[in-house]
Amino acid sequence: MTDIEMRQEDHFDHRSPPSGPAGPGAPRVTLKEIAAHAGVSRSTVSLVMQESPLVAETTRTRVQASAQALGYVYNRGAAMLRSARTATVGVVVHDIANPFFGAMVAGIDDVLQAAGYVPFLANSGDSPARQERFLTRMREQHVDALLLCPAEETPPALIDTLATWQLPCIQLMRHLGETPQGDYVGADIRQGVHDAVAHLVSLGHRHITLLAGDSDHSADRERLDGYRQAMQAAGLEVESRVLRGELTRGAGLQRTLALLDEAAAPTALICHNDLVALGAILALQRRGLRPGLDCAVVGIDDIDEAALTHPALTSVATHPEAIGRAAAELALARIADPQGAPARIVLPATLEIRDTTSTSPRREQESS
Amino acid sequence: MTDIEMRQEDHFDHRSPPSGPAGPGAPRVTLKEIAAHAGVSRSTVSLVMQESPLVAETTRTRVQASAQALGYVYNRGAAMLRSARTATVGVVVHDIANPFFGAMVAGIDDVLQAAGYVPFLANSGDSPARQERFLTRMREQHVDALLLCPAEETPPALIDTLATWQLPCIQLMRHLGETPQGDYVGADIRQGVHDAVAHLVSLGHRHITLLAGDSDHSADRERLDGYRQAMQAAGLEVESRVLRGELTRGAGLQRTLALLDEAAAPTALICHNDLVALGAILALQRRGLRPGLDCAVVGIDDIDEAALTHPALTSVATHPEAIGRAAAELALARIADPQGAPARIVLPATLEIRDTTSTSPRREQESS
DNA sequence: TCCGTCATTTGGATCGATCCAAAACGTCAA
DNA sequence: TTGACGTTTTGGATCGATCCAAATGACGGA
Repeated sequence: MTDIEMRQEDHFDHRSPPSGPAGPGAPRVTLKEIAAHAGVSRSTVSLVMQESPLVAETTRTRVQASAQALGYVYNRGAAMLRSARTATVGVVVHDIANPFFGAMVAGIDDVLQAAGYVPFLANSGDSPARQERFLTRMREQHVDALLLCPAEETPPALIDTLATWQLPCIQLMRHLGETPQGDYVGADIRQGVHDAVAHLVSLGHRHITLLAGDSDHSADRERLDGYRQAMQAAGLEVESRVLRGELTRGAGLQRTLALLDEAAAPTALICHNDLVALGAILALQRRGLRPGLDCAVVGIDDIDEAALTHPALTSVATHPEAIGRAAAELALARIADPQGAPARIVLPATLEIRDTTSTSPRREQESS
Repeated sequence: MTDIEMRQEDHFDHRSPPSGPAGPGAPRVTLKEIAAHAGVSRSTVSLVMQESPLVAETTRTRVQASAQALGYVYNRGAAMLRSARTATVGVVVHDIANPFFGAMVAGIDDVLQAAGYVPFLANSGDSPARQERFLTRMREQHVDALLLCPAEETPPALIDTLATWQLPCIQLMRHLGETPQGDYVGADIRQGVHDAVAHLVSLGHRHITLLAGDSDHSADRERLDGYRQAMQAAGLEVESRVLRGELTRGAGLQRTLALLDEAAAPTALICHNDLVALGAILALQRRGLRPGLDCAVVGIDDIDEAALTHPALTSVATHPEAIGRAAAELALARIADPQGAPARIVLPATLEIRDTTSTSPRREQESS
């Protein structure tokens, strides 16, 4: 369905300048030159470049040969000026260094490349100002669609702004406003956290603390809802506890250290993401406690490292690559049909049980 | 020196459509409309957009007000068609999920943003084919310069190809060919590894294994050279040992496990990067060995996690952010003066000693 | 032979910002 | 008053690919 827009000269070779002229002041090769060389009109060459089915096979190969021979370089600027499409999709995430997003971007890349689109990646570093600059630039570049994992504190009106820009936007993992406005792809984290709590409760845990993010966006609320709901269902609401803070490994470490110093330390931790969970594990180890034995830890995302670390981390798997793929496919669909009804894709989040939730809590064991 | 190219409308607000028309079929606002609205010519408006010093202050503010009022969007395609510069720099790295590159990209972003340039980021995933696609696309986009951390197995002729493309290219961390051709920014890893070996030797280690990458690029050779040189200087050449393999945490884990099963296990490991080192630490822990006591471990890069992990990882600090900044600055200089002599910037790499090399090797202790 | 049909091909016209040479406007000294 | 000079402003011409309506060519049936 999606038309392939790869061009022949995408496959360049590494021989020195082609047969054509390519000196220091070489005039740029244009469609006109190719047309002359191949004995056709500019229009036909243009059609060949667009992989249009209108041109005859023999003409196509002849034109492609000429383009190759002259060392032609497609001029996106000129194309962009005339046509609405650019075969480019903007991707803005808030923390590219988090392996979760690395995997997600890989999934996005795969789908887009296969469809002849190219991702234009940017890292907002969770700064709304940076994010704005990138979005503006992407609009100037006429990207066909936007995949956005919004920075914290992004004003909810951003989605409306993008709508007036007529720029299709797919929100990933986080969404602005109470319910997702417009297209959204994410994981069912509420359910995942719910399952995690239920699992901990079934092991006998009662004091379960949630290490949440320090700002109030949708991804944070989902975790909180799942947590509260499950604690309530287990009749443990009064013992529930939420700690807010930064979402890095270092912050997770510090927060957990502080937590362990308190009188009523929890027997189990559910962490906003795996980075925080890995920080928590480090904190436990520094205090001479054994994760999974002295205190259970559950992460969220199930990044590769979760299964590798020692002890292996129980985590709610959010399947970043699948989310990236789904989002990219949705973007392509939205480009094809901008007026279609907004989609909200929520992939299941499954609890991967490993060593950090292997046994019942100590206190329970002692009392039994 | 470098002319600032930021435009006024970079700072948009989130109010609904500006006073101008912005319905579903809104005609795009162009310089012509702004000119009419402000009572000047297209040319003048163009000059304002370019922040040219030629226009009078009063005219400038009037034009900017009109642009704002009409909801103008700069059209990079049209600009690109006419002018040689695009205020865009391509950045291609081979593993964006590695925190080292996350930090490096942050440094690049800072410098470029400050100069009014925008990074166009791409992740080759160490695949030369992907890398080629991105480079081609960036040429089509007329990026002003390229910051390239080449994928493994990249044909060395690529640099010549880029030269014939007349595209300034700065190589980062890795370079193609024996000695860097063209501009290069990296860290003095040879010296860093040398220092690491010397440090281990001073602690009494004799069996020091290097966990290297599985392909033969410059960054790999530097490590090898530093290692060989230092081992030789210590008279330990016959005991030196190099193991090649993939450069991920998981691969580091597996390789170390295999290594520990062998008869003549080393007392110290030097790892190609921190990810491999962290994998090695996990392997030791799985075998019930204590990193730093039963076997020393040294990483390279000094990513944030190195200091946090338990036990804290000794690492050769390569200062990714500083490297990113230096490279971006060099790129700006190269854009300003394309004919300048190629620069080769090598920043010092310093050994950060932590817990994983805290004590003398066991065997030595036993024998003493 | 002529005409309709289908598959290809083709010349402008066009997109919107930039470049350039030249014009307009002051200002001031001769 | 004139002219020289410095500062601002301006009207085409232009970049190179795409769009569109119309032309061309080939073929088969009447």
